[in-house]
Amino acid sequence: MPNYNKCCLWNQYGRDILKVAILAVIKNSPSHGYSVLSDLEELGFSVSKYHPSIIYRVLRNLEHEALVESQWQISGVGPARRIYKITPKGEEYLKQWVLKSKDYMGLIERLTDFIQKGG
Amino acid sequence: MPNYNKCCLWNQYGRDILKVAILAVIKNSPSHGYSVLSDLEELGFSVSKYHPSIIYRVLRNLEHEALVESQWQISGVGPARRIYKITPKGEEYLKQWVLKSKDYMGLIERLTDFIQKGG
DNA sequence: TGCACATATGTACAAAATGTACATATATGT
DNA sequence: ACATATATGTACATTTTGTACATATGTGCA
Repeated sequence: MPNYNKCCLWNQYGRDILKVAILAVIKNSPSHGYSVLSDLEELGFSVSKYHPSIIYRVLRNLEHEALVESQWQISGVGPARRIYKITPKGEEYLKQWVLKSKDYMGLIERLTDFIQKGG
Repeated sequence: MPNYNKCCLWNQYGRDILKVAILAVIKNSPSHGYSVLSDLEELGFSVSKYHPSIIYRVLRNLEHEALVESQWQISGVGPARRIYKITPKGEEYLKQWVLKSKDYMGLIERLTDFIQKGG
């Protein structure tokens, strides 16, 4: 029996685009969760139809992975906000993702071609 | 409180490429699980490093969704094979996916642009 | 002053998807 | 008889995702 890889067949194939989009928005300018929502919408992600709590879970995951870091902003109008900014590790993650996305798009194109014209 | 969508924020964004690739391979010619593996490899998916049982789970899911249907092939060399072929519903699913993938690639391009040039 | 509403951030638990190890059976070559 | 390639699964643990609910502040207005 060959020694198989133990995990993550799916993770190779672009399941992380939402995570990346959030990280990109935070890179562009440090933001809090609620404002990330509208920035995503502008980027073309239909997130405003969903409950905002989804975003906070992604943000906590990103922080857990040390791709972003946060601090409370007490001052200002409205309730306190948690402001996220990207870390060097986060910047590197984005850079690598851009490279991988080129391969990924190639794969999608080959697949759509195969579907339409066959092998 | 606005009435939020209740699910599937992630499902909008290309998590299903492996499923689609398997379906495409079966559309191209009715196949059994083990041969789907090598066809996927040819298409550019590195699946041979993984345990084949993963594929059988996807195949059962596809059949559960009525995108494919199967029957045992007793004759021939080696152990019995379960041969899958695509259903009309499966064909329609592929057609819709090809359309969606165009939008999806546009989104990826806009995102990579945004990462590299900012907003 | 008290009530609705927009802003802002979460927790808790259920359900589904995925990871991982293991189980089974047939044909061929040595 | 035994190893190897072919072929198809099951069982259970872990992780991710779905879904409902909880909490707090400031603004406008009746």
